[in-house]
Amino acid sequence: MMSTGTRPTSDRGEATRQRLLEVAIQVFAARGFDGARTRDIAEAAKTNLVSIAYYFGSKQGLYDAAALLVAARLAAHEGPLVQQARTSMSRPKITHQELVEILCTMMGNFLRILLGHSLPDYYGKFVSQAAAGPPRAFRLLNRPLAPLRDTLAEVIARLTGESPTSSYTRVRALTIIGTCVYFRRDRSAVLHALKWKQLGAKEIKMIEKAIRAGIRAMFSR
Amino acid sequence: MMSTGTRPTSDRGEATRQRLLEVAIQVFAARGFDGARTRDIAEAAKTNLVSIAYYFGSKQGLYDAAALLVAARLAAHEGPLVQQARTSMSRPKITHQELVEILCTMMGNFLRILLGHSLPDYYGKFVSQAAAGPPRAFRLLNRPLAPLRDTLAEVIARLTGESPTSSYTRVRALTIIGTCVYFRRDRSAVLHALKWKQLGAKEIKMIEKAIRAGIRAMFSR
DNA sequence: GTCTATAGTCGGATAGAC
DNA sequence: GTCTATCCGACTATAGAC
Repeated sequence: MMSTGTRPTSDRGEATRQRLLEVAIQVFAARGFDGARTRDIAEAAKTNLVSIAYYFGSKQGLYDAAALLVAARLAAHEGPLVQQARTSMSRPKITHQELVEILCTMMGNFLRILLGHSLPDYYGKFVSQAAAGPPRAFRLLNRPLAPLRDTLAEVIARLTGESPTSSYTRVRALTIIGTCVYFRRDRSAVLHALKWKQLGAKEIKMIEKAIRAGIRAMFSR
Repeated sequence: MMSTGTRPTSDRGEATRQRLLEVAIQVFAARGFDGARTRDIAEAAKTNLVSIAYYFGSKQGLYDAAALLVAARLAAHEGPLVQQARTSMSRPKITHQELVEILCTMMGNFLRILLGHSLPDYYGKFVSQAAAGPPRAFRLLNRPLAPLRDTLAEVIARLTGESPTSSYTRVRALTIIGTCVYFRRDRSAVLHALKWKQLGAKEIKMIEKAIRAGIRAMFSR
């Protein structure tokens, strides 16, 4: 009562908006843009069909808002990890071996974000769906990866003595990122190939071990 | 004329069927199952809407047939590459370093199949779309990868002395495959990150160089 | 701000002529 | 075997009551 502010949006309306967004992420993740039905989204969000048009203008508007939210949350998870690595590597008098360990730690953390339960399972699906579709949303969702890529390239550059902006340095960075991303994207193929039932803590540990071994082999001297 | 055989299908019918399949692969690749319109497929195949139902029963039937065809063609491309590696590694008195080179060659060839122009561009898209959707078609499309995975695991096992069926050996194999697959799947992200306009021969060479360097570092002693 | 009812569109499947 | 015409269900978006 007494909502005398300039903001017309009530708390209840905002709550509905949030519920729609959360459900939309899940439904778009599961079925893609075309496969998703606004009726299902509205129903699962315990609201009615029209509120989607009301709050987001259209189905496309809802999708864009959902993609923005996913990108923001991914960035929020990767930020600290990248920050930690940058802090570590800016220490004076750092040894070659310590740099290698910084790299291992950063990618280990990244892998655990990708495969663990710190983010709901459907975030990965959402990104995969976006990657399969038109480049539009994909660009948006890939932005959070840029700081990780850049930091990775900088560490590699310091390890190899090459420029952090050289193509080869950046390709090597992508090589490492690609391995991590693959285990998330093709999770079901991985499970099938290894006859695993799930990617639990034990399985993630083993994947991390393999990736760390690869990084150490490449850069230790 | 004089088609007295038991097969009722005329050559012209067979040609229509083939055109539908080829177009279907492209349209499903570009828009996914739900996004693809049977009207568009029929039109692009220069036939009419009903022929889809006539030849494949339904839209789903057409999709399944297309997925089978894609899987078969992928297998046809990977077969020789795997066969070559198996022949090489079965030579008596093979050195450690030679095994490493067999591994490098096999994955280099695999990468060129993935990124080069031996297969049309939309095959990769088709697989990505299948990977994003329900597991059904994806299983089918991943079958061609099994011989590559197994062979890779065998070579690694001989290099490390571990069992070719141990989980860790297979995870290491997936690590290498994952890197190659990533550059195909996230091609647009890769191009963007490297400010490349395309994946031409020069760019593929550089990616191959990075992957070979990784393999050599991991297994050379 | 929220809802019901409905308009308008589209796409897959089918009947039946040739 | 191939095609035209059409049906029917499903979906998004909008109009307008409360």
